[in-house]
Amino acid sequence: MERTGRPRDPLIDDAVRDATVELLTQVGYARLTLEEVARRAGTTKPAIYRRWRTRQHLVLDALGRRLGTNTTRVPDSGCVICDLIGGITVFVTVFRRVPPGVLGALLTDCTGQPGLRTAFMRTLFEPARNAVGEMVDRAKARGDLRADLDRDLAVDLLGALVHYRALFAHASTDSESVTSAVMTLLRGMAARKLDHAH
Amino acid sequence: MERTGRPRDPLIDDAVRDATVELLTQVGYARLTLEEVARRAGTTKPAIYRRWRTRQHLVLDALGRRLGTNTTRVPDSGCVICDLIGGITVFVTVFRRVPPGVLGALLTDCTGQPGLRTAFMRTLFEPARNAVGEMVDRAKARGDLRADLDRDLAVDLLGALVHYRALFAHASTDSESVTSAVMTLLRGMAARKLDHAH
Amino acid sequence: MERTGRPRDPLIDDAVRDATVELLTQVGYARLTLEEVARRAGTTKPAIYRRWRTRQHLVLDALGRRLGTNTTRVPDSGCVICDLIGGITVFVTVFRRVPPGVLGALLTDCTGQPGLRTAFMRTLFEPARNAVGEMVDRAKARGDLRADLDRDLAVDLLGALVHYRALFAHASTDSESVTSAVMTLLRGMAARKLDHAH
Amino acid sequence: MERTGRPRDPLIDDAVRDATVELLTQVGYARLTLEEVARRAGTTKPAIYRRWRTRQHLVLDALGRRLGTNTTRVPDSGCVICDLIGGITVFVTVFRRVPPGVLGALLTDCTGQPGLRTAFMRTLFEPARNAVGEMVDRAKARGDLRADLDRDLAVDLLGALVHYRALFAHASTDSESVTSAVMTLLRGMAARKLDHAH
DNA sequence: TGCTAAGCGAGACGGTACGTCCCGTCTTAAT
DNA sequence: ATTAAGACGGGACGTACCGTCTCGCTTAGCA
Repeated sequence: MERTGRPRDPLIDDAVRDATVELLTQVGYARLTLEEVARRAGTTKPAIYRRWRTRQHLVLDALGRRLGTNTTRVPDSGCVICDLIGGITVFVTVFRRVPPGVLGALLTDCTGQPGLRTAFMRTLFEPARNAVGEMVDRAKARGDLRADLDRDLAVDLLGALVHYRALFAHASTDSESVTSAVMTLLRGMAARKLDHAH
Repeated sequence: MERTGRPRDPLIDDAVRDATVELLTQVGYARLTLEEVARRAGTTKPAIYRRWRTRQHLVLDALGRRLGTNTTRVPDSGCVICDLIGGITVFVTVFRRVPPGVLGALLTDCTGQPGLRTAFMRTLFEPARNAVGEMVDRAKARGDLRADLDRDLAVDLLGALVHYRALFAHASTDSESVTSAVMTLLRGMAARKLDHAH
Repeated sequence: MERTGRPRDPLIDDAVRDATVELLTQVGYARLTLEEVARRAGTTKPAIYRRWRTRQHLVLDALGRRLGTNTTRVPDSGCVICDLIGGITVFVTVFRRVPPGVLGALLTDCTGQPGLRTAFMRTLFEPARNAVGEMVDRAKARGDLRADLDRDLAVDLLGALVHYRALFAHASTDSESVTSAVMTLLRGMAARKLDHAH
Repeated sequence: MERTGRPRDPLIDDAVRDATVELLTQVGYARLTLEEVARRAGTTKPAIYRRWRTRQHLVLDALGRRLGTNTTRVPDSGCVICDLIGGITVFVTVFRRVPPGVLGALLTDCTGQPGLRTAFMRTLFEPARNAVGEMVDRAKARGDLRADLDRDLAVDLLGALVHYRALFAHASTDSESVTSAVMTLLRGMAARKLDHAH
């Protein structure tokens, strides 16, 4: 389909995305105003609204570009412990690349807008999970992880821990802490075989 | 310290807190305006600002009252599986009692305000963790959980899962899912004994 | 100069001016609030501030419109006494058309704002004076008034009296009082020729 | 009648009056806040309200003290021109002693409060008029002014001119201007005898 | 001399209105 | 036809100040 009329200036797209990320890191999501984004990008608000329907769409797009579209993968080390640590690292990397606190606020702002929520999940949630899921599959195939282990649950246990600690910052996500968590997840928390007959 | 000047009208305190919770459930955190809170509470903005320094302080206080100050406890069932499920339930309850999305947004808004962040942790984060932590201690004392299990890590693994699923809503936090997670945490994910010599 | 951007809604201009005059007559200048003006005009404060820099500018403009931009004139009756009474009437009319007390308060509020003061003079002060000044010129040309009479002084003597009595309301500005003043001004107060050698 | 209870601190009365006059000269009547008066006087608002019912009462009292309660008099020079100039000077002095613009604003604020208005007149309006009135009486007795000259009108013509020029500042009230006005008032404005048969 | 109560000082309150930031949209001129 | 840009109408903000209420203290007059 052909487009008519004046073509959109592609430089504005980038300038706005850059200004958005810059502002996010400087003042955070809550104090991000399109007025200031437009100012820093050297353009105006209508030009932004023409490209992104809402502030949420803009931030999501800007962050998505920053995270990169190149498929994330967990390197296959052959060692399940190393693989799991690698999996956690994938999650940690997401938080390293996104200004602190933005994820939670953005997610909240997506409440009630299904399309936006889907986009959020596809951009900031699923890529890392898919990479870790594949890693789990490989480890199961190798016989390193239980055959009856639920793939999604495994991914959740790893991802949740990172998310939780990154969000509340009550505990570290560094290598040592992460290794400790991995060992516990592998060995289990139980002291002996247990039944649950209730 | 002396108390002087006209005393604050305690009815306003309650009316504002109630109006805040009501608005949070109706329009969410992002669209909560102090103007509307004041209107519904039958008072004015200055009266609110006199009591709570910021919107965040107000919301935190209102939610804290709603969660109750009565100490949360995990009932001691004697069965470690039941106890762990009970522990998870404590976390789930927090989310059930707080309007959806508020926790994340509020936490984000606390960024950069140490005092506020501390208050947030004390009100909405630590009570549930302490209750679960005590449960873990009991199970360890009974010999149901590994003696070398790190208490905070155990609490994290339970709490993180709930938080993660409640936030992203990609998986359930119902009884069945929770039991499955508990069993995996107890038994561990590994198919056999593993070494990590890297 | 180019005109760009969304044009101002002229209906708002009129609605605000009308609401201003209405409020002035009902509650006076001191209790005039832009909040109430906006409410009655069915608009908001920013829309008002966009049009008038301050409350003073608004009131001045609203009154100016009400007084009319049509040039005031003193009818040429051929009789100097009638002309002078007509001149005084012009001054009286200004006070009749402006809510009581507004002139003084507005003038006071213009203190220290040269631009505003100038606008005040141009709108509420000079038109009547010019009209009376022309009348004085005509009477002098006819030989009814002294050839050496200072035009501005003559205007002052008439205008001051009206202003003084309107403001303090200690004496009337009705036809009889005014005639009496005119006769005194024409004849002079002295009982006989006087010298001043001090 | 005897008073019981703790006596009022007389130092506060003076401190508040002084602070009021100070503020009036610095920021004018419109920006005079009791909050700031109290601050500068080293006291509090209730202490002020206990002494003066309203801001107007306070300002009026403070100005009244400043003008002095000593009866104003126009010196009897024997020369009617000098006397009239002296009369005008009495009016001018009032404005010299009162911060500019305060008179008009205060008068406006007295609208609708009969008691306050009366106090205003007694304090700031009548003393000067009485002094000039006496001067007119003397000049009439001497045969310097017309026997049929209305005393109040004569006072008005002098007072109005000063008030008018002081308020609008469009003309001077210095000695030369004043002499010119006095000569015109004495001689009259008419070029010849005039009849008014309309 | 000690007691009582009226009135005082001071501080904080409940509330009105302020002037401003920012939102999301509309209009014009240019491409 | 569609863009870039400027200004608009309007919602909500956080604050200055108003006039008042409450408290604890001071002081005069009575016991």
